[in-house]
Amino acid sequence: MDFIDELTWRGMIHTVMPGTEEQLKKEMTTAYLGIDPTADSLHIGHLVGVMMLKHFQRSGHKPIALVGGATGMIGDPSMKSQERKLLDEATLRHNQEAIKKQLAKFLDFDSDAPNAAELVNNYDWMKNFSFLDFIRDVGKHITVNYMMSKDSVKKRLSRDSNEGMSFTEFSYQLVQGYDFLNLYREKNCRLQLGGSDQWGNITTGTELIRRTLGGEAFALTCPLITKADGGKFGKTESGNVWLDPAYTSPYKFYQFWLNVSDEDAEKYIKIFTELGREEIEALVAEQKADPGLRPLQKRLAKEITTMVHSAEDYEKAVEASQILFSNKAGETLHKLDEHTLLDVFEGVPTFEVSRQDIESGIRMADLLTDKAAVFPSKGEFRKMVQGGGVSVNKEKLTDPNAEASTDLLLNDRYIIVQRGKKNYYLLIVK
RNA sequence: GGGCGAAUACCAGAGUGGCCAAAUGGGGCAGACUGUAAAUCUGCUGGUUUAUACCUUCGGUGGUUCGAAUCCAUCUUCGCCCA
Repeated sequence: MDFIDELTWRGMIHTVMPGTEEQLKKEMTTAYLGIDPTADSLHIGHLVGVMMLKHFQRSGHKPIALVGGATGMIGDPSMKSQERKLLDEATLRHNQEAIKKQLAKFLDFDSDAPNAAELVNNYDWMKNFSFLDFIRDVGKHITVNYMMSKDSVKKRLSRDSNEGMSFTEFSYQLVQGYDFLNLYREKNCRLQLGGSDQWGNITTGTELIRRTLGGEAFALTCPLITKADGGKFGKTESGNVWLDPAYTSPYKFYQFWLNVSDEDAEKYIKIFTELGREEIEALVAEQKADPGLRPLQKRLAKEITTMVHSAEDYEKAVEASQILFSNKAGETLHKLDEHTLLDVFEGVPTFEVSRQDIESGIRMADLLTDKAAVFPSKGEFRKMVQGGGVSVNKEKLTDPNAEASTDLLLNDRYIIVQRGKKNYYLLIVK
């Protein structure tokens, strides 16, 4: 399998530095991709890069995942992000381990193959690098003029930006560039992968390698993932979609992919699954024939959920979806036994409320704001009810002054509340 | 260190003494239509037991005034320019 060809038809290539293809054809090549260890889980925004590494390894080359313990503290100016919080070393190591575990689902770290994946952390070589040594040994080779010509920098220095840029951020590209230089030297790493926003930072690295060692290194970037409607990819109303089931339940994870728009589905299935070209083309044809069936979304959701979680989690998510979105959901709900019910609502936010409140006929408005924070305020609750957006046990709540009663209890101790079509909450009566 | 300017809701951004819970746009949420899609249309987007009402909000504090997002003082933060 040819790495570049593979990525090309999948639409995963933005820019390739000349000579990259020749290098890859010549020999087994090592490439790296940087990941910010800001949390102890990856989110799906990281997945594109991870898939690049995966394809890279599958085509016989050696991938390195670089955890940016050092760079993560600085903050990339191209991200327009807030000041980074400094991670202490314990947190950093914890995050690194967690990330490695997740990466292991995509990459082979442990085999004896010559192209087994590796995980490195730039904190390890940066932490004892003194400032003086750094500006002398690294900074000397790159001119400020060169650094200023980068888009990420220019944007921040332009008149209409009222942000300004700190020296710390400015030096980011040098630190990242040094990573590349270091990996080039220590591990013969010749290629850096990344999102297209990383192009400037990556080329600082190749430039640094050329100027200090006279070596040749390459760059390949993928397009940033977008949504057809221009929204940010990977965000839902409840924030990032994480790979860690403790942060994003497999059900939610599955639902995220299932809800991808038609336009995006074809793009995503190429990027986020390993399905071959014919298979994807067949699915696209199917989708065209009957868009309502959403074969692309279903398959996409299946592949990723299985890969990130497990086949079992996928089955459960499908089952739960069927129960929650079928027309007869109202009746079904009352018939479910406790075990199935809890299974279906696994990962849904739950609240405990007292039986006494229910028995005394507490007003739903109070129950769902004060006792269980489903709604932030009673006004919000009222508006939502008036707009027809609240359901209890799958039945629309029409009266904002409705009161709770024990009739609502499923299995004598559960109440299902819905805010909108897709947000479920489980109340457990104690 | 000197000069100038800015700070308004999730973001951008209007408002420069009462008609301001604060225009507009974006985003978000919800409803209708559909396919748990997109597009479109509608409503909501500080809080309070239904509200032509009340309370809390326009960087912080203090003041002027019957009345302040708006005027004054001071502090803080940020940006630009000069050194």
